[in-house]
Parts: sequence; structure tokens; C-alpha cells
Amino acid sequence: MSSTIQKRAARKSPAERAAEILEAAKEIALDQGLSAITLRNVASRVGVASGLIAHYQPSADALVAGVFTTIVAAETEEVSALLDRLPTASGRLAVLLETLMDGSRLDVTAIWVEAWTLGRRNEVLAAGVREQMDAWQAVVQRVVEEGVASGEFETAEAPSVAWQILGMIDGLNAQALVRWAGVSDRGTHLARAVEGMVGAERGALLPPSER
Amino acid sequence: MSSTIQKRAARKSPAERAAEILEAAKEIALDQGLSAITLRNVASRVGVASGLIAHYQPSADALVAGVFTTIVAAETEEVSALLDRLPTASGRLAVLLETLMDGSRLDVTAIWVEAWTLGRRNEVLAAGVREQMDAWQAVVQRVVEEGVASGEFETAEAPSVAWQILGMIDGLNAQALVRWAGVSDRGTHLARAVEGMVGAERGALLPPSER
DNA sequence: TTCCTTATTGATCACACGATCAATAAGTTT
DNA sequence: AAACTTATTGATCGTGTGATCAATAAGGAA
Repeated sequence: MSSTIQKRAARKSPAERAAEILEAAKEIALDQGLSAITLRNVASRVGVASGLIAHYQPSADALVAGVFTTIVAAETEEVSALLDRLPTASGRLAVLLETLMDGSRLDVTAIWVEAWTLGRRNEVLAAGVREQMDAWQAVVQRVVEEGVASGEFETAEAPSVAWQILGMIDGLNAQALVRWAGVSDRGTHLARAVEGMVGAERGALLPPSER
Repeated sequence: MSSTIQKRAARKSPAERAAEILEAAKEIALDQGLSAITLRNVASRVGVASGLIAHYQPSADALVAGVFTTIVAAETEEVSALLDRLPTASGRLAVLLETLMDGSRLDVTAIWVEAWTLGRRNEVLAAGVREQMDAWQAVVQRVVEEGVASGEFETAEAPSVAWQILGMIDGLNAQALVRWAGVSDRGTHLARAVEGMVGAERGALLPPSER
């Protein structure tokens, strides 16, 4: 008989199983969207009965919120760490823009967009969304403030400017989700716009490849 | 007996009933989201059997797409008409930014955001989304080109710049959907950023109220 | 070994969805 | 007045959802 048929899933430690579930849910979210995270869907991916997913999560909504937070927080930390290695605020902001606009993170953008809508009916998720937006804003604000301190930038409202930069990035990425054609030089135009907002010199935020 | 109990809905002309259904679906979409548009939900709002909704629409997806298009196209035409009354490109662009950023259209923004996600699984809707995005882009591009022609703006890439402006507006509005606090002078910062992109004079795009 | 905790199962409940369609009745045409 | 068209109903089917829970069995503790 086939050896691949497994009657009952191996018993694992709660920590291990919980991690396994979160990982499976993440994968589902990234390629089918947050709304594809259902108890049965996740269970089948893990190779386990649906009841077990419920046993590890207070509710399906909570699982969705957890997945969102995990995915998005990882990205924030990754980019933040990348910036820390750069010497100047201009360089950091330029890399920030370039990194977030290079199209390699569209799956995460899709998660963001869906979360904005789902948050309307999932309070736990809504709280997570606000928290992660704040985290992003803090990263950007810090860069802007460092630039002001060093004289590279000039603005009296770093917090607002940081929100605006994020909003612009989100909007352009969301747009890219649906429409690619016809938009050339996304990075260049955005860089120019942001230079205007933070009061940087012209060209200071262009990616190295275009400078 | 009560006279408000109506056993059977009055028979109406197809055109009238269709309009009634679309109107009800629009109302549902605007205050509960596109995903709240279900046959039963719309039927109950119209005061009619659910089968009748299906009788007037090829599918539920088509109804959702129709509602999206109706709502969004109306906004585009409304704003476009508003711009036509203004003499200068700078004035038009300033009013465009001010109008779309004043927070009075957040319900429509929510529709946009949800449509971006729903379009993943509703092909008819996805087509409508692309179509309406193009319509908006055409409006903005025209303003930019007029500004270039009159010497108010200076850019060689009006199409791309138009996309960018739209993306920024969408992103900032989507952000406002979730987070209001902490962001002051949204309009002012955006105006400055757009001035940089289209090559307008500093302050040319500030709303009259702040100039 | 025996006992006990608990990870895991799988069936089940109530609900909501889109779709379908025979039956009904309202209004129009003949 | 009779015949006909079709708007409208309401029940029904199949599917999918989250939640719940008694039953099972695996593995550590005694």
C-alpha cells in the first residue's frame, strides 16, 4: 500500500504546531489573499483536521490578524535594518523609496490593501493595521528627522511628512497591483515629489542607479 | 389589518425595477462595502424576492461591477465638470487636489480600495476598475498637458505624472480611511509634492483658502 | 506498566451564499 | 372576455463558512 497516506497527523508540541499553522496561513495569504484564510483551508494545507486550527486560535479573525501582523512586521524590520547600514539620511530615504517601489513586494501590498477593507469587519485586524502603520511611520519619521538634524532636509513637520510619504508609496503600489502599463519612471517621479516635501536638494533622493 | 404589509411587490417596468435595484445596491455598497452586495441583501432592501435580483442580473459579480462603475464614474464626471469651469490649469489642478483630499469622499475611497482586492476574484469588476482608473488618468493628464501648453507646468511626461498624482491621492485617502490622527496639512504637503512633479511654481497649487 | 494529560479527529450545527426554476399573477394584446 | 407575455415569488440545491464537542490516541509522568 502507499506509504504517503497518513491516517493521523503526528502529535507535535503546541509551539511547533502553532508555528506550522501560522506559516501555512502566511503562505495562503500571500498567494490567495487574507480572505482565503479559512479554518478548512489552513487545515488542509497543514494536513490536519479543521478542528485543530480552531483549537490553536481563539477565532478565525484572530488568525487573519496574526498573519497580517507577522507578514507586515517582518517587512518593516527588514527594510529598517537595511536602512541602518547607510550613513546619510538622503541615502536612507532614497533606498527606502527604491526598495518599496521596486515591485518585489507587491504580494505584501496586496495584503495591506485587503487589510484596509477587512479591518472594517475584523476589529482585531483593524488594531493590527493601525499598529503596523504606526510602526512604518516611525521608521520614516526617524529618517526625516535625521535628515533635518544633519541639514540634508528642511521641514518643520517630520511626522506629517512621514505619513505623506507612506501614503504616496502605498497608493502607487496599490495602483501597480492593478495597472502596470503606461507608468514609466515611477521611482524618479516619486523621488522628485518627496524631495519637494522634505526640502532636499534636487536629485538627492534619486536611486544610485539613476543618479 | 395593517396596511403596510404588502404581500406581493407591485409589478414595475423592467427599466424602473432595474434602476431601483441598482440604487439599492449602491446604497448598500456605500455604507457596508461592495462585499455586502448579496442577492438577498439587495432584495430585502428593495422589498422583493431574492430571485428577482437574479432575474435582472446575469450574476452577482456583475451587479457588484455595475455598482462600482456607477458610483465611481459619477464621481469622475462630477469632478471633471467642476474643473471645466476654471480658467487656468493651475487652478484646475489645485481644485482637483483640494476636492479629492477634503475627506468628503471617503465612502468612495473605500469602494476603490475594496474593488482593488475584489477584482482579484471578479473579472468583470477588474475590467471596470481598469476602465475607471483610465478615465481618471485621462482627466488628470489633460489638466497637466494644458498646464504645459500654457507654460504653467513643465514636464515631458504628462501621462506618467498623471498616474503618479492619482496614486498619491489614492494612497493618502486610503490611509485616511484607517487613520486620521497625526496628519495635519495633508493638502499643503501634497500640493508641494505635486508642484515638484509637474514643475509648477511654488505655491501655485495651494488651495485658495491657504494661498 | 499504568495513569493522565491533551493533541487530534471528524462529525455536526446554524448560517449565508449564488443559482435555479416551476408556479403564480399582473398587465397587455387580441 | 380570453389569451398571452412576463414580472415576481418562494422553495430548493449545492457549497462554503466558523464554531463546537465528544471521542480517540499519543506520549510523558507516576
